[in-house]
Amino acid sequence: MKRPTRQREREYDRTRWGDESEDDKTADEGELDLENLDSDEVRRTADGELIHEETGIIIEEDRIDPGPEWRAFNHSERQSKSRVGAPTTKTMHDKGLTTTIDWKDKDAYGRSLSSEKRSQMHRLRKWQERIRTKDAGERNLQFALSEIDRMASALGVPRAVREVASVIYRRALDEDLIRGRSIEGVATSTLYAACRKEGIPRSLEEIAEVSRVERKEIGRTYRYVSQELGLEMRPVNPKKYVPRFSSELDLSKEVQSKANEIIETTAEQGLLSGKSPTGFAAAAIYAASLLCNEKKTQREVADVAQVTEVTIRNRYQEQIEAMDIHA
DNA sequence: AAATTAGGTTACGCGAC
DNA sequence: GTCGCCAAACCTAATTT
Repeated sequence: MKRPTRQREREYDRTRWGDESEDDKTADEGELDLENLDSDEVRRTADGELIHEETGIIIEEDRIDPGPEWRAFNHSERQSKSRVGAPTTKTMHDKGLTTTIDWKDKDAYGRSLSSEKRSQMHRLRKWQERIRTKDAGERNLQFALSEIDRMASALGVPRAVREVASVIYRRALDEDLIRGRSIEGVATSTLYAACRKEGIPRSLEEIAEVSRVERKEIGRTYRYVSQELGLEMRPVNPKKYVPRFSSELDLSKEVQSKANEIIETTAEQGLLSGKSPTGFAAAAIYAASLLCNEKKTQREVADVAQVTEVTIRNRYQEQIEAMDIHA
């Protein structure tokens, strides 16, 4: 009688926030597990290819190239090894390879152009634009990538995240996952995924704030995309939120490490499973701020973490209970 | 400010249709 | 395929301590 119900609970936990208990250590320290995820058979080469050791099959080769191919250690080496042209980037729909024509009516020396030359330039620009955005797919990409870029800078996440988001979006496009979904929705979801994958997670709430798509749809699309592309995502470790929230609250290092400590020990006791990572982190920070005599109110913490005071209270009660009153 | 309480919203999987 | 339903987490809002 009770059994099936229990099972459904667990299942629910796992899909919503993920189940912490089964992955334990790897999620904690591994953080950025791109490198860590080399298990026995699957290995990441220096080029960033994901290959299966025994068969030699390349599982994924479309990784980002964020810089020049060669490392140069002194000036002469730099001269000989640097490639012609800028490194390609995937945040531009044509990988940044086409010529761009400046909009200014000036020549290379800054002199303004004759009227005849000006109209010629006008025609050139027009064709340039037509060629650059040849077909609809390309235009989708261009729009999506510019959206990703816009949101990423609004969130203040590093460049690498945008690159990862771009790669994911391209894969989604290749696999025909966009059909029937809004470009913006998918673009936002890929950004969300990229943030998590790069270990600098933003909550769905935060992402939704800079997106034109509502939270609900972002979550739904994200789940779909990550499922289809097999982006295996671990649940976010609440510790990831501690530094950011803490600095927004002007809290000291002691509070932060105390909060981390609380998270660690309480998570071990299974208190995390099924709970919101942001709420969990917020509660730990609140508790730590009390213990270190740098008290913040629940309201303040709740605001930066974008959860309610009630949630903080609930988590906080459970946590101090589990810690056995540590003061 | 914090705690308590009550009631509403959400999303997931599942079985029925 | 989708309809209805469930349970748990979380939210809003009002009230009390």
